[in-house]
Amino acid sequence: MTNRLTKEDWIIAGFQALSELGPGALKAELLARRIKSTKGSFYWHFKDVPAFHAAMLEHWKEKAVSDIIDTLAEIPDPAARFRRLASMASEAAPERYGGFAVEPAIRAWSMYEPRVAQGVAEVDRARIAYLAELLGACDRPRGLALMVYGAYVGLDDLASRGEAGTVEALSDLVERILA
Amino acid sequence: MTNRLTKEDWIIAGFQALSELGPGALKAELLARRIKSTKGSFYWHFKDVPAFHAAMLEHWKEKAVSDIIDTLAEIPDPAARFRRLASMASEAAPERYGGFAVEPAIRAWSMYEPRVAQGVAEVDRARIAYLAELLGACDRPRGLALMVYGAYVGLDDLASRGEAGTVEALSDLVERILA
DNA sequence: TGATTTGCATACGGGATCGTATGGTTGAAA
DNA sequence: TTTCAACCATACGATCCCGTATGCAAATCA
Repeated sequence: MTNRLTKEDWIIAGFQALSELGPGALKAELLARRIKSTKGSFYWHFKDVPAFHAAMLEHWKEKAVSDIIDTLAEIPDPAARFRRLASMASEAAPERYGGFAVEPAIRAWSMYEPRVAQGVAEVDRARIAYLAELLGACDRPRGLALMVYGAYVGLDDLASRGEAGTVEALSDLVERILA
Repeated sequence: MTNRLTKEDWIIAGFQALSELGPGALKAELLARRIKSTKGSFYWHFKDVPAFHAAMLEHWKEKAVSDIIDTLAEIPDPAARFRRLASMASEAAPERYGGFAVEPAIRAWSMYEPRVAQGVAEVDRARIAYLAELLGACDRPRGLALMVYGAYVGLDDLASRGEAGTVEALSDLVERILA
């Protein structure tokens, strides 16, 4: 058989399961069945379930902020950066992490495990700080960062529930601020 | 002993547990220990765990929309209604349902059970429709409803994580729209 | 090719929760 | 005060998941 799995395979499967079924699906045996493997593999790659969760969280934390900032770094005009940021929010997470529903799922997950909640809080703060910078560069009040980020979080949640028009609503907000 | 419980006592305990510990706490034995009762009582009042969940959901659905609309019905001026709505969002849920963290907790819960997700979607649609009406009455574009509601949802999530300034951010948005 | 490491399958014991069964309490109506 | 229904406690078997142990297979390299 050629189906050898890596640590990352498990993590990606974790995010997919998380997006599709919610945090309750982040269990060793359940995941093993999903990817047609067994606990043996799981417990070879990870010490235990909490360690697996920690690995997932770490994986997300590394991408959640830097991916955004890196992409925008190449755009010189602040207003253009701001607009691009709004559009990124909808494309957001790469397919392999479970599509655009990942973030709401992670937020839901954080209601369970304090460590996840802490990770989310860290990411939130970093993003809000970056947004404040960006607003400042656009000669807009930095204090709007929380409002914009709040709108992103909420609209992303609504989008993951199939609500239509969320993308437009966010860029509408951005345009109103830039106007 | 005088500790007889009603169906509603269980439901309220459910919401408190949900806010404090997340959806994982909505189990018969766990809840029973929490309120110093036993499964016997639980299974007398409810057929099974899903039935209990359904009862909680029904309970919330009844309050989630009508409570807001009823309160605002007494305010004649649309702009004043709009402002009041924004301030209600922070006071939001009555204490007995677990404080202002209930709604994020319910949204998190909905990642587990499709029936909850459907209930949340219904409430969302009703609220957005009401918001659109209200915006229309204020001579503002009804299409802003989604943006405002998205901001509410996201800022409420952030507030439940201890983020400061979320209340101001929401009323700031409202003022900008009314200006 | 043989030996060693890397990765996976399976079986087991322990713990938690489920839903049922059954019997005990309590309080109000008769 | 008796009776009956509402309400609760406890015990049980079933199920699911955990984490460990142990042996097998696949890859790597001497």
